[in-house]
Amino acid sequence: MTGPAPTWTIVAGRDLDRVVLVDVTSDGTELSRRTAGRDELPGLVRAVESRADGAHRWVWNDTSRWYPALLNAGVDVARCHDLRLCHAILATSALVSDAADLRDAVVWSAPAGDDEADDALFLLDERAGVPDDPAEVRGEFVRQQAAVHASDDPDRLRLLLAAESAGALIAAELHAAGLPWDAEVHDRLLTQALGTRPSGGGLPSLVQARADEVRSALGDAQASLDSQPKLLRSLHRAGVPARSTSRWELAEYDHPVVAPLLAYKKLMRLLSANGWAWLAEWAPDGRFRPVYVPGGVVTGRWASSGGGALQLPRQLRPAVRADPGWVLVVADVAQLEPRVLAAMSRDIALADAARGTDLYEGIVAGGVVSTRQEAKIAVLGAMYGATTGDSGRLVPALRRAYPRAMALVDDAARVGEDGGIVSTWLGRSSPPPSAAWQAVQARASDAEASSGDDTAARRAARDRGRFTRNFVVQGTAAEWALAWLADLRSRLAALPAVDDGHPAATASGPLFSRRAHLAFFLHDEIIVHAPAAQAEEVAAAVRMSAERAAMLLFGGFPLDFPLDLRIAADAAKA
DNA sequence: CGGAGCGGCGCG
DNA sequence: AAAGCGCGCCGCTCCG
Repeated sequence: MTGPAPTWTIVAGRDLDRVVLVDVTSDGTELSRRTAGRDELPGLVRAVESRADGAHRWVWNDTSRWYPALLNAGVDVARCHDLRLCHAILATSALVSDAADLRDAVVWSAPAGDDEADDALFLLDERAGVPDDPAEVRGEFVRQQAAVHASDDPDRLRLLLAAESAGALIAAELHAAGLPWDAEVHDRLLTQALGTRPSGGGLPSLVQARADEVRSALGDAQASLDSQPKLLRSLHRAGVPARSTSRWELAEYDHPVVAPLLAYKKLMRLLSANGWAWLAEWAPDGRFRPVYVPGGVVTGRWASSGGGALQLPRQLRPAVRADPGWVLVVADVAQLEPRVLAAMSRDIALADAARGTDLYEGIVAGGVVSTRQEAKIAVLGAMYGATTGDSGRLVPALRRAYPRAMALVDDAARVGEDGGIVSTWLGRSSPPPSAAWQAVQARASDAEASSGDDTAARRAARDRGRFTRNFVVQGTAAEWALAWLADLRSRLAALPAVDDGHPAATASGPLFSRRAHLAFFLHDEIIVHAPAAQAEEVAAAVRMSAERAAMLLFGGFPLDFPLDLRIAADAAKA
């Protein structure tokens, strides 16, 4: 790595309403210190950022506790080190040979704080989060830097920690900026699908109509459709011997109740998950602002909390609409996980299959399986550990064609079955087996173990093997996506602001109404909201960042990560 | 009354 | 079409 030497400033001391800023060296040695009122912080940060040369990092206990207020004040930062998230990685990483100090610091394993809740009633509740005392914060920083330095691969870990911390910044910015949401389009989609919105307590007209058809087909005007046990009994009375009321099982029965019931369930799902109540609660001002939770999934994927950001139904994507004069740049990576697997395992044959734009067609072209659908099922089965059905049947063909890639996931599964730890490409490690899991294994190896004990142990082992098999791929894909996001973020920040902010400027706060900004992220997909005049520039940045992410993680390994990218007024899927 | 658990289904 | 990974949220039911 070249460029200016990194500099660091610890920000701490929140509870005292006095902020302490400590400039430190990369090993935590204090250089200088000052204190300021909380209201002064944005100005101080802005001053440092404006003269920073790109290598300055803010070190704080928890990005979600500090950054939202800065964003509200119109200040963003280029880089940070999020101690809470980095602690979670380092305390369990197999690359860290001696993590005893970190593991002892259990207070750093607290869940994230919530800046907005702080101002309410929760200051002293148990969700107080990780420490913010300046000495504690600096101590943790010192521990983390030492752990990285002494680790088996400091470069990989530094990359992972930088990506994770950038993700924390991005998550806060995504929330602040929001996803532009057109309530009129949403309302129209709902009305088309569900019928007229009821004024009182009843169901929308088309939902009610389906419910009437279901009850008529069941021959029971009082049938309860929303209680699974009651519905199941009604179905039995009507001659449908279903064991569950799930969609795929119901679809197998040839009975007049099936079609309207499936339709009813689909409509009710839309109504309850993303209906008018959702619209009023989650997108009241032309922006959908989910709470993203970086590192919320053990594999390193993000989770979300509130609004169901990660479950937006395709059906509603037309409601994601750019402001007038702006566009959306929507991009996702085609088959990210198998590509990541090819790169991790240095499987040239699989990389060759991935050469064009469609990895699955590449597998067909290589004569491994005969159709694209088979290729897809086989690949998913390989990564998820399928053993039965079409998927399990196709995996052996994959094992012959791509032995290196398959060996990587098969090894990960074996390690998991044996109770071991697996790690992603950059060094995020799987959690150890739970106490319950170990107890099940121990019981089976007891001299007086029953065959039931043995079966249970074997099943638990295989379950864990499927988890670790998938962990290495899903987790490395998450790392690739973080690197993509982080690089894109800095490219977007370098674009000029536009003169006239979009009309909904107030909706996206002071920072994002005049600048191209990330607006959505979902595992392998991003949406950028950009001034129309910058659309092509943004699209180029999105592509360059993907290339950069591949280079950062996998160096010169010859593998494409092609994007499906479109520039449009809305985010409807093709 | 509230919380945990479950079936079900949306997303990758 | 649902075997195989990871999530969050809904409504209902059960239980303390």
